[in-house]
Amino acid sequence: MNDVAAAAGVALKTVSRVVNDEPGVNAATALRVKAAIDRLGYRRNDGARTLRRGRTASIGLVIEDAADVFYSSLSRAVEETALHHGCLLFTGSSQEDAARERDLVLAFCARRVDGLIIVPAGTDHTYLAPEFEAGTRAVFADRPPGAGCEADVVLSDNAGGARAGAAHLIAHGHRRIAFLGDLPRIFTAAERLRGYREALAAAGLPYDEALVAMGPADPARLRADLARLLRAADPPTALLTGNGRTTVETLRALASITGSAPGATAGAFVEGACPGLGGLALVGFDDFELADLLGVTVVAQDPARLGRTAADLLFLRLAGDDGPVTRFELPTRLIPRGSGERPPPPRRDHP
Amino acid sequence: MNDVAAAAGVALKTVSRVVNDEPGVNAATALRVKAAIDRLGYRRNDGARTLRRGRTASIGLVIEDAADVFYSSLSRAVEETALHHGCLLFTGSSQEDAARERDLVLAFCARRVDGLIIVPAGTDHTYLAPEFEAGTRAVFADRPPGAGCEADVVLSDNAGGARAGAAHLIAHGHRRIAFLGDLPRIFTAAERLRGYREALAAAGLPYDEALVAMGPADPARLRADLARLLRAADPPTALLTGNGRTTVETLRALASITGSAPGATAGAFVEGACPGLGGLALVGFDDFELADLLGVTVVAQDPARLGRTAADLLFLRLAGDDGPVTRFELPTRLIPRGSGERPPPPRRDHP
DNA sequence: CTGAAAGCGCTAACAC
DNA sequence: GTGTTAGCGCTTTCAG
Repeated sequence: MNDVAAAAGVALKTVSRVVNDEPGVNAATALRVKAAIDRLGYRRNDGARTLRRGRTASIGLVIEDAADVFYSSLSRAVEETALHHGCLLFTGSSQEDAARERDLVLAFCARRVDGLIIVPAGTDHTYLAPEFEAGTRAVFADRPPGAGCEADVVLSDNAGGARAGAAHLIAHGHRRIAFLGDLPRIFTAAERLRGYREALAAAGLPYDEALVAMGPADPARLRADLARLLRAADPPTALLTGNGRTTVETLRALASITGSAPGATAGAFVEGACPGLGGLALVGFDDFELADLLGVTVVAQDPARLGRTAADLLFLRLAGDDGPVTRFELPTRLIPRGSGERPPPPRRDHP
Repeated sequence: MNDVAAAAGVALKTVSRVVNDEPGVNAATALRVKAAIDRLGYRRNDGARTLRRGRTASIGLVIEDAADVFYSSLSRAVEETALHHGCLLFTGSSQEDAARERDLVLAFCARRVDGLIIVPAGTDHTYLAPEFEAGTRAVFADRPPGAGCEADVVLSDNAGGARAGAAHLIAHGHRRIAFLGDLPRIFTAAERLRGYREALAAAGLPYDEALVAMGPADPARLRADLARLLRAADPPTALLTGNGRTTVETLRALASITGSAPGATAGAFVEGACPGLGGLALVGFDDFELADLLGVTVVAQDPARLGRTAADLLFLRLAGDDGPVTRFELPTRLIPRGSGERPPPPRRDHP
């Protein structure tokens, strides 16, 4: 900026005025400055600018995994909103690791982001207290913050969605419904399990622990759990899967169990012999690509809306809104596509 | 920092030393400083730090769309590498808009990112000249920079992959192969079209423009193009789709054309009547979720490797590597799953 | 309309 | 081992 000023024969401050489109600069002077800027290839240093001004016009987003469609949709919506507010976006994936979440958040704070959107992996967010003290705002998305951390949060109606999914299967005659969910320490997984239990209770059905398998969406884990479920004395007639990854891996596992293994039936699609559910009904939590073609009934969340809502809320806070902490809960939507509307097979003991 | 210094009864510089784990501080003094830091909730301002030090320890990534699985995988890999190098990552989606790409890149440069990874939407990158002059490094990924911009680039072997895909169909007896690609102004689309043509030429087959439909992966557009192709006098017996989105939308379009429309056959999956290809063979460029279950043969790229390679290259440059500009071309992999190995129907004129 | 001076929070380069 | 001084590139404040 000094160089530009010298080249244009003006003072530093005049260059600053031109660069920032501030009023009160002689048109001719401005032109001379602009020429010098172009000639020297000058670009304002926003780092120095934000140091002086206090706000960095940037926000930080911590998600679980940028490569997962759910979070990438959420991320995209946040990005859009941020750009709309003239903000740049730092992104980081926590990989479901509390320490890494914390490191990322603190790194963003060290960069003095104006605000944070966090999909928490951990359950202790007391480390944020000094940041809040310093004026940084945070909105939690998809999962609430740990106890003792007062912050806005935007969730899906996880329990309600799972309840609707289970009730849907019950309405179609199922009495033995298995639930395949994520690790129970994850908020969304616990909530969905709760919804499942509530639906059973509402229908007067017993809760059978043998029908519940919680764990990561690991192919081997799911194959083992499914095999166990299906060879039980009183196997389930329907499945409720707790998230997108689990649904997809369950489809794979079922295809391999029911014989139409990916390898074996390389021509599944071709020969019209689509990998089957082996007589099971299925409702999946989360919509996924090609679920429509496969005819899989799902309880859909709206990750983009989750992101948009969280970002809108954050910018409201950054604009000075100091109302009480809020908790949004976005509705889910059951989309019947066939797999969730199949009746159970006739019961052998009631011919 | 001043406050901490005062609270600990030391000079500013000593606090700085403690904060940065610099050697040569009395253990007792350090402890006193640390106590003051905790008590006051002090956090170093990295903005000021980078202003002083010159490097910002951050890089910018511009992709096409963060919500697209291809780019989100690439993005995730870049993020991982960046974090590994102690760098934070700015992300932005260009939405295939050259002006927006430029705005994002320049915004990142104004923040003085150390380096850039760009999936270019535009074809003119002369606007980067001043940034290069200033020492910012850039690596292009997935597509090369516009003419006159000397920069490293990491690509997939697009032409080779398409050639392999088309050759695969030819080897299985197909003579009339349609190509459904993206807008030809997009580098990857043009390259894949070239590969398709080369495969035809190598097999002595004519290039028939009527069999080529280039455009966005818009459902309506694809349905219309497919309908036109299939009702022609001499219709194709096989399809080569030019990218993941197009493959998926083509499957949808075919399902709706061949009667097993998503709506009509909500139970497709359930009844074992998987949406068919209507007798067509299919090879898709890009692997996609559930392609294995559907039995769709694909030419797979490795987006994560693309991102990793680009990031590694960038950090090599940032570490001082001043070798000549390089151009990486990563191999693709043909994965046969059934849809690409179906023979054409017997020809009527050769009974 | 333009400019000079101070300082945002930090670190590099030297003192002591 | 510790402290002082200067300055990164910009904006704010106030003076012409």
